[in-house]
Amino acid sequence: MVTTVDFLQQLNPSQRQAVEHFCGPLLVVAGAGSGKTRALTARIANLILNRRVDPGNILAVTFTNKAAREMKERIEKLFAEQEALARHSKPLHMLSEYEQIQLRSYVYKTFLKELWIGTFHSLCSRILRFDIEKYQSPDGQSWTKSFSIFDESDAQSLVKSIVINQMNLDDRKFNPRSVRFAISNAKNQGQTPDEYEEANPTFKGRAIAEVYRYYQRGLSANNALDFDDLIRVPVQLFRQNEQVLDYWHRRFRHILVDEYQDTNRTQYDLIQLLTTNGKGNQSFDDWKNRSVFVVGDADQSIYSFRAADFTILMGFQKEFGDGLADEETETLVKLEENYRSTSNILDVANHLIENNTERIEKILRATRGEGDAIFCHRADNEAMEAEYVVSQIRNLEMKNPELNWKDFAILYRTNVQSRAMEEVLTRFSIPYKVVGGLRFYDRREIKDILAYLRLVVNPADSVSLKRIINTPRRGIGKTTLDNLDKAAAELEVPLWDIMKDETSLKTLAGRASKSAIAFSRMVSSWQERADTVSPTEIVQEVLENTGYLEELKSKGTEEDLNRIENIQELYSAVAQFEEENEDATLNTFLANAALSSDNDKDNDENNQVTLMTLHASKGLEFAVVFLVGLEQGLFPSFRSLEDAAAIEEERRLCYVGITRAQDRLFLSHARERRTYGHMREVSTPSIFLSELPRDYIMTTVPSALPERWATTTREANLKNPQPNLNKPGTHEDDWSVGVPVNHKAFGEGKVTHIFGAGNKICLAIHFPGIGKKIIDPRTTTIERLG
DNA sequence: GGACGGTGCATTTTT
DNA sequence: TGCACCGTCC
Repeated sequence: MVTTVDFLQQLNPSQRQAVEHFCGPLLVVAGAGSGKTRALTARIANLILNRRVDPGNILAVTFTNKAAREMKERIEKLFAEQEALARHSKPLHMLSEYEQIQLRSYVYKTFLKELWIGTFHSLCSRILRFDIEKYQSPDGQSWTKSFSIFDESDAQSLVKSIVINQMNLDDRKFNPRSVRFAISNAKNQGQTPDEYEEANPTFKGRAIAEVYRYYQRGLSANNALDFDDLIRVPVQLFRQNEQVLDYWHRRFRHILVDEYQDTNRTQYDLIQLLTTNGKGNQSFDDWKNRSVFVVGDADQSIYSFRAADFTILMGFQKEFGDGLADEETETLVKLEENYRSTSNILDVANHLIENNTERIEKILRATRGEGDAIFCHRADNEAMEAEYVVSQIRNLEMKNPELNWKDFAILYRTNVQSRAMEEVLTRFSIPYKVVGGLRFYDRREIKDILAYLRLVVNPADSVSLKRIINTPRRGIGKTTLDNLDKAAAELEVPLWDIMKDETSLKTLAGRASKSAIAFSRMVSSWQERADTVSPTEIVQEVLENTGYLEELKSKGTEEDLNRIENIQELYSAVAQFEEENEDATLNTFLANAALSSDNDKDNDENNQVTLMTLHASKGLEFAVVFLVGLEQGLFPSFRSLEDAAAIEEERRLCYVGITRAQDRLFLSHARERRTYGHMREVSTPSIFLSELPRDYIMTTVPSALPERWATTTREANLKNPQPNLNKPGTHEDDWSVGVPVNHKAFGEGKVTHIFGAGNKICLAIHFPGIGKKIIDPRTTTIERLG
């Protein structure tokens, strides 16, 4: 293949610097709309085309399937374009359809297929399909290749049964959801049950640690992993088995991570192990033909409640990089040119985010003109707010021929807020879609069918077995199930081990034994043939032989017909999966299903106004954005009001919302809002509104935009550590790298890096024996020793 | 085993 | 307010 550098010439200097960086570590701080996906894809192309890197040596990690898919598509297109020029001296679109298809298929086979591009979870599940049988947990648990992946509801029901049945705890005090949340958090921080208990030596902490122990045993007994373990198990395996780690370390010579601010501790460990082969960052210096390239934006870190930790991004320079100041460093590139929004919108966003203390100094530079003014409206209540929004949408749509319904987005903090908007949109017959809600694979009928398939692949999966043992009804009631379950528990074997034995069934199942045996034989026959027969065939048999479809058809309500449609869609998904993957098995299909959240199959009607939460909007852009419900207690959420760090995260969320807008931005809030039915509360406008530059914003009513809150008001709202601007040692000039310090709890350490500038700084301090901490000198007292 | 009503709960949620 | 879940009753 003759290479051209065409795709490099479309990049700006910073993008180009990032893309052409070859070996060693690089942190790319990529602001909103700065072309980071372009940089990532161009970098992969550059590695392969100009640096002769084997595609099989590249690992690109994303957080969503959508991002992975997008990256693949863009790389395929980029390669096809290069190839078209090289082979035919013509741009791709000038070629005949046949030539284009030929080229794309060549590109797919030669490059795309070899590249590992995917989410942390899908990549880890692939690694585990190779190596999980080499792993043994510290407690001696092990898994086989046919492991099930438990989704959140499987995990929660396991926790629930432990809380109630095994530990006899009050499930109101130990609500399964929050217990599962605590366990998940512990796992993502790399804590074992013992370590969790040590860190939480209360009654509750001890109890949760015990649930955690049972929970891990439960997962193993089901030959199942939850989402957290999917990443944690490879990390532990790499730590306990040098050969396995060495293999993957050699294989992935160039690692790219997207949305690096969203990585959690375990995900970081994984990247760190793969990069350094377990040698540790400090002693690892063999960057020959090897790189770790991470892209992220600390200002868009909005998933800390999911254990994401953006201080990992802030620490990259110290951990992997040269740690030098911005002017001298060779391991940091900032993409600050924004191609998305008008300068008015960017100025407002920049102003807002300046109020955060924990960040890497960065400013979005506009490449577009000033644009329209930003509006702020105060409505009497949520219904009036919705009317304001919808009337603006109608107006703009009517007066601007270039604007379609799909160019509008309404963004809110919480899902319930969609209701008021939907009512008015419906009243005016404006087409809209609400993003979020029930995932395809979370629907009851889909989960039922998948449970059958899971049981076929993984007979130890008792959670799936219990789900479908009597669905559809076959007379195996609670009493029978209890008997079988008790026997299984007594013998410490999976429930299916009892179920598959007809003698046992006859003894234990009593009146239900006849249908239990029929059920057992049916499932056994699928299990026996699963390796030889195609997945679609098994699915077809499940649908027919269980009578599942039959039952829905006979009931025939509208809901049932809908379920039948969904099941048909599932069947198509299996068929499509088979076509697209030559090595398609039931097992790989199930992994794929568990790890995909696609509910965006609404391609029939696309010209619609989009309604979604701010979280869901990350990564998207719209010509016109409405940011609604800007009220103190709603946005920022009342749960964040007393915690400075949480307020900063909400502010980042607001920043994300503002930077979604390309041309026009509308802000709104309501004086009164009905919450949970009756309570009507007079609300204060959001603190974020008070932080915006007034000159940029037109108000529709006099009281729409609040005055900048006095520091005292702000302090009253933030009871926790308060930035104290008059405290000594809060200015960047007070510090320099290498200065020894003393901290009350951590002892003596050395400053290794200074983030930020002026009196808005954070210090990275290394404490021997403890590690690195990022500390804000305004909220924490640190004594300078040198 | 299913229909019914009472009770309690209720951010955000990439996988 | 709206729903998910549970226990009760037939």
